[in-house]
Amino acid sequence: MAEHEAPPPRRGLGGEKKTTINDIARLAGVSKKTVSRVINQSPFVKEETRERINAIIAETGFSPDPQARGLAFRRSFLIGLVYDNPNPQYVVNMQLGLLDAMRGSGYELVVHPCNRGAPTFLADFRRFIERQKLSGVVLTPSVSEDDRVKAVLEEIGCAYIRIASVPVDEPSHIIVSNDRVGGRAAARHLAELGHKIIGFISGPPSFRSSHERRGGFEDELKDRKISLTPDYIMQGAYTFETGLSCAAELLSRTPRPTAIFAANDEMAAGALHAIRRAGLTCPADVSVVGFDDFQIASSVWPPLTTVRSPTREIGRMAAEKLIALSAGQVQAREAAPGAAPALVVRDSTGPAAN
Amino acid sequence: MAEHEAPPPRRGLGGEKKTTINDIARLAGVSKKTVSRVINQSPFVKEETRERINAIIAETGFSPDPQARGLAFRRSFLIGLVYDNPNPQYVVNMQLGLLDAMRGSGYELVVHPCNRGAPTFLADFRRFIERQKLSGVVLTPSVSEDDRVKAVLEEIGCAYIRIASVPVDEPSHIIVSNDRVGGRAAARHLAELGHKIIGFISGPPSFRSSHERRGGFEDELKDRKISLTPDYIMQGAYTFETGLSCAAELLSRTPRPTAIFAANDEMAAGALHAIRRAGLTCPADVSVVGFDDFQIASSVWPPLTTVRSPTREIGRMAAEKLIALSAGQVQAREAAPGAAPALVVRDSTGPAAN
DNA sequence: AATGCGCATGTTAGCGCAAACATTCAAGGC
DNA sequence: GCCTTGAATGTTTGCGCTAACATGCGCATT
Repeated sequence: MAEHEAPPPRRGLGGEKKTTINDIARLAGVSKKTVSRVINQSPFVKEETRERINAIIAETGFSPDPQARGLAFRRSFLIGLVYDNPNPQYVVNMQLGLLDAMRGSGYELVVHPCNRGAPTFLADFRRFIERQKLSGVVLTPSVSEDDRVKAVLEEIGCAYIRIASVPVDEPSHIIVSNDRVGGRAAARHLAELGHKIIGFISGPPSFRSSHERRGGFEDELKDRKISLTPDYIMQGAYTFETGLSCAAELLSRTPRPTAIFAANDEMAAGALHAIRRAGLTCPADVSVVGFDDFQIASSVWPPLTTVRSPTREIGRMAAEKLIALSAGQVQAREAAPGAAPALVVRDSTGPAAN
Repeated sequence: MAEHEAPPPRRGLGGEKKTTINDIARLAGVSKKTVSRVINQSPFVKEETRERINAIIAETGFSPDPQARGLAFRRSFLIGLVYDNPNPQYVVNMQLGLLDAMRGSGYELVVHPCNRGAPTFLADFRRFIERQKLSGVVLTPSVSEDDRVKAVLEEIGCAYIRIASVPVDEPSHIIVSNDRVGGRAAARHLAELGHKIIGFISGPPSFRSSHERRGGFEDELKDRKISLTPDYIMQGAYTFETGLSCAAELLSRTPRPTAIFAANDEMAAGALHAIRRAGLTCPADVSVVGFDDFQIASSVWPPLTTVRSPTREIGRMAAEKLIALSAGQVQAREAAPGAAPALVVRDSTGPAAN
């Protein structure tokens, strides 16, 4: 007599038994191992056999059970996105990019926001990776910059890609977001409009991107012999409020800057408010450049000139690499250089008010 | 001699063999089935034995392999979020809410954006559910309003929760977002400020929420004997641009409305631009109320008075229900009424300019 | 002809868990 | 005493797939 355990044994999905490798094997008149070989692209299958089996697979719409496969392979076919970036648009774009590359690959995306400040963070992270036997993990800033996390992944032997601003690692484990190039683009734009006195609002120092955006900006200005003194550099925290207060501060400098570059759009939006509060007009009195080109950039007044970072594209590249990696392919290929930020000119910049 | 298949058989994670149920059983001096019983909360285990096993589990940090478990249970321990809502903040908040409830439950979240317009949409969706043997699915607007999707889930027998604006279904499968209540709140606020001539910008008719927000707004106005003629109702599409153009249109009406209620923040932001372009001031000349309280609401000038929809909270409730459902618990409980929208008063509303 | 070798396939034994079916052992009824 | 009952536990089988090993077969080598 059957035990009655709680929770009651639920038969998962539908009633009809689904098609398995055995069914395919029977239809093709081969053993299931040969079908398995076809599925896993083993070269040791006669061309003719392979075609016959593939035809039957296509016909029946069969697709192997990821769980059973995972159990046998000792790894899941899941890719994890681990992030602590609070910006929703960044997160969603990254997810979309990853999914772009994962579509049709048989992998699925599990999301895992985290809080690096939590005392149990590392332990939780490790548990997550080990339990789920993830095929791979994508890390975005700023978790991607945490070496403890990297160490855990290396130790466990889990494939990973870090999205980062700086190529500190072996090229195969990093995708660089080229923030520096973006910083340069912003500076070039302002310089070409004739601005000489420019204020800068940086992001928090805990973000590498913040340094890179600033570095690129400073490099370009230096190349053009435009000075950027410490007085004209404020440190924000990638938030609207800090953009507001830092910009207010900058506007009180003498001489007043004719342009402000904020290291992200949120802060740029804050700067727009500060300008309006100071009784000034953008871009007539002060030009503003942001960074990211998130939704907010085109929803403020005036619409922001900004630097678009190709987040989705970067996500796509990351997932492609990760899939290649976890399929055991060579890791040597250099990161494709396709993901360069681009300046988007809108209405918040104009000629220097001089 | 071992075959050398491509891709080369990668030993998934790390080298050390992980602890299994067998290890726990050995340590506890029982059979693995008893351990399994403890894990699955079978009542047929002596209290003392249970405690001993639980202690060992806690000590070793053991946690059962989800894949093996899934294979035996014929379902994965994955919950899917299927959405086609383009708003990043909505999506991320929903994800956070779901994860709030899933934390520590042993479930993971896989995300699945979709495009209902695509010809293969339904087939892809079905494949996704069947392949992954999802424990449950959460649907958000507007996929949640698609009856074909519901039909597929019913047929497969997959647990699901629909987030929707209207309780059209059995209560256990729906969580209502109470948009109607939010619409009323907006109307009440404007009425109390003395506004009599009010314009409304609705969302696209393809969204249920759009009708509900409008319905609540109209109901409240009617209760207060304030007229809302068709001239003062514009149809937007939840985008900044449509908010801009619809508001411009409304401002050209005679008499000019002293307040505008937009069915989401994006459009409200557009309305702010239209007001400025018309040479008017918000809120002195025209008050504006938005809906959602997304980031944009506090990043425009003036910061928007808006209705906050408790997206994260709704997500949490949805995941809780889904987990209960897939654990085979009773489905009868009514949706908890905790998720009501709340008015957030900022600077975009003031007394009627009369 | 006997041997070896390489390709193409089949057989068996798991992966880590839970279901179905024993089995044991104590308490209680007559 | 014998039997029933039911709680507590063990044994076996199988989820759907793959790894390791085995086999069969044709062809070149000695």
